[in-house]
Amino acid sequence: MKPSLVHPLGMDTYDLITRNAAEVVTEDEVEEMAESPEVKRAYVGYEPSGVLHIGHMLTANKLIDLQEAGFDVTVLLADVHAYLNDKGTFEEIRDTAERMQQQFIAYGLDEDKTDFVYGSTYQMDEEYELDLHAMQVETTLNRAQRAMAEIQSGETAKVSHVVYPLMQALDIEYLDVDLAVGGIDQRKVHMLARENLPELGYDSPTSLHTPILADLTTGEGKMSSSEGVTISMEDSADDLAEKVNSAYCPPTRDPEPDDDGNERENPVLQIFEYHVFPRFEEVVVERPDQYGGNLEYGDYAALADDLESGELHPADAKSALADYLDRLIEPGRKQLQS
RNA sequence: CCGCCCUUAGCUCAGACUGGUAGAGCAGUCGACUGUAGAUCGACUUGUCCCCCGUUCAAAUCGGGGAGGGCGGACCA
Repeated sequence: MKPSLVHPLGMDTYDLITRNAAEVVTEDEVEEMAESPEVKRAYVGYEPSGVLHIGHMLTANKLIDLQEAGFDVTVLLADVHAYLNDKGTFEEIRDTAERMQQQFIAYGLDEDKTDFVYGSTYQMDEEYELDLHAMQVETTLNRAQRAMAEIQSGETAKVSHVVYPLMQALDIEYLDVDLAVGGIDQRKVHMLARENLPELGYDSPTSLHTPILADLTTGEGKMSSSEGVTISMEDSADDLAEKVNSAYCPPTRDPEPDDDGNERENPVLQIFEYHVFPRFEEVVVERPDQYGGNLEYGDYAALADDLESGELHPADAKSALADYLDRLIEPGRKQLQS
């Protein structure tokens, strides 16, 4: 059965590890890790970008959960991957990687408990290169291209684009990772790792996938930093209020598809679920007496139910969301400014 | 190495044959309506027409050269 260790939030280790995860591969493997988390290592790889946005923060929240559960945590600053994805010169990428590391610390990752590793410190080693070639022998072009989440549809793949996911798979072995963490968009990479690493004589890794936040203004697809509106560490309170207010927010958890049949989510609820409630014991929605006065929620489900029933108006939910996002970001924002 | 196609608004593209310094859809911005957003109306904004040279009173448009991208062929010792 599950371990009896109880964490501050009253969850056992397995529940803490898997909370808010979209998927875990496999549950059995994670249950086994939950037995002895203090000797396990988890990692997320990030392509360096100048500003930490709410999507990065979502996986960072999971790293914080894992640290609390007892895991060691590695953050890969994937400078070589960024280079392969045509994000600039090594020098430029190194600069943004440094900034990103600072932003992660400002956001709340414990500097002492987190190993920040630059990909270039080991990905050029002969042993790594030879394993990479072995991986290339094992993998079809088609498979590698499908695993490359970053490649935009319609764009023609470069050789670097198909090498990219193979290196992601190999990183899991070279960073001595037990649990590979990423957004659900990284699923194909992790499945490729599970299938191909054993061919090289390595263990098949366990993976955990977080949900991907929907686009803030449409509720469709995923929120992107390159296009559309995203929330970042560098937003002011006014920015947050403005962005949240313009968000798509029908009074339901399951919005209807749009006229073209595209699925839609409620991004305001998603942010409450994945960012606010994991970090706050209680959420107070301030509301003018005219509309019934303040509301208090101890968990996400209660808030979502009220939005669904009409008890909580989306406009009030939004102003509360902007307020709590500001509380989450403010300490880091100050630290970055100083 | 050879051949064909493409390059015009943030995006997808029309306009080119029949030269007169540019258009549509989507996106975006702003209003109206909703106590949010969306939807729906209404209005508005946007351009080195890939670059250079030439012809012309006048070139996105015609001619020449170049660059970038895509596809195919050939070579297969």
